[in-house]
Amino acid sequence: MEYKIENIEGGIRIVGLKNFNLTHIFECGQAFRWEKTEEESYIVVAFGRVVEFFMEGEDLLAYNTSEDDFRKIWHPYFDLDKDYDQIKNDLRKTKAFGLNDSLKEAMDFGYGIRILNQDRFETIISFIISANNQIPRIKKSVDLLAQQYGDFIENYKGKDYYSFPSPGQLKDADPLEVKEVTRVGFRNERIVNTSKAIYNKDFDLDGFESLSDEKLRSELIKLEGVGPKVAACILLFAYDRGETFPIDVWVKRLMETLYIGREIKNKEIDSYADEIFGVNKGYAQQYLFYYARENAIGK
DNA sequence: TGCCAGGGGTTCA
DNA sequence: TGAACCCCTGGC
Repeated sequence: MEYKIENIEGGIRIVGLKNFNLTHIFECGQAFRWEKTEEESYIVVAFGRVVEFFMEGEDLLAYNTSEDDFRKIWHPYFDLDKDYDQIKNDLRKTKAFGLNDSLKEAMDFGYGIRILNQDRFETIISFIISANNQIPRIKKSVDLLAQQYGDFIENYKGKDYYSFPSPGQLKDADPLEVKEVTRVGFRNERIVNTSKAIYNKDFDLDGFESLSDEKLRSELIKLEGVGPKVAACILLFAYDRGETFPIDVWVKRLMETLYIGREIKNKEIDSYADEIFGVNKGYAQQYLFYYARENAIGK
């Protein structure tokens, strides 16, 4: 995507972004290390950086960062190389679009969603924490994990920020301490054991990048605490696998309510999603998930 | 005030 | 296939 960057006091202004909205991006459930500071304004911690973003009309304002960092780190993070007009156009040609207006409404509602390219290890651990959990608590645990085991980044606006720990920083952590400090409960052993497996390259974070979706998925599932749903989220949010369709309770309900009309097993939902959304089903999932949650559809 | 359900699933029988 | 699982907030 073509855009221009202008310097402003304390930061930069990015002009010319399309299909981009901070609220849609951060409140569609894909990331956990952000805090909303005011309307259309978020402090985000990722890749060892702390940045404050604002929307001002169509422009994105970014503080505590530079043009260099934006192009190097935030450009890929926000998936700015991808053409979301194209994705939306392709989705408009799918079978789902002919069935009813749900996908159209969802795409209009969350028009500025982008699927982030997040740090792989952080995504794996964060989604292990997400199992049978609630978003505010997941965010809290991830923050505490960084505070306890990560590196200090900086103090920004009176608050200390820490990077997400590396596999090496977590592999020898005492599970009991992890539990007591970060409030992750029964997920503590999963976090430590998976960190060990990744540190040992039983799961090779970058080395497995070239694997097919299915092969990568089966390697992910071997990790303790990673089942079908968590694996799908990791594929979609950290490995840029847009054909992946994570099915959680919300997606199950919305698929049953909006498309199928009866209760159905997850495996059937997956093949049905394939049929009606095609190769962009991961994007369809994000639009629908955000739409369904914000409007309590199927609840 | 206190009790209880339930949550972006996974694991273990 | 089904129960159990830390923790904690919201509803009664």
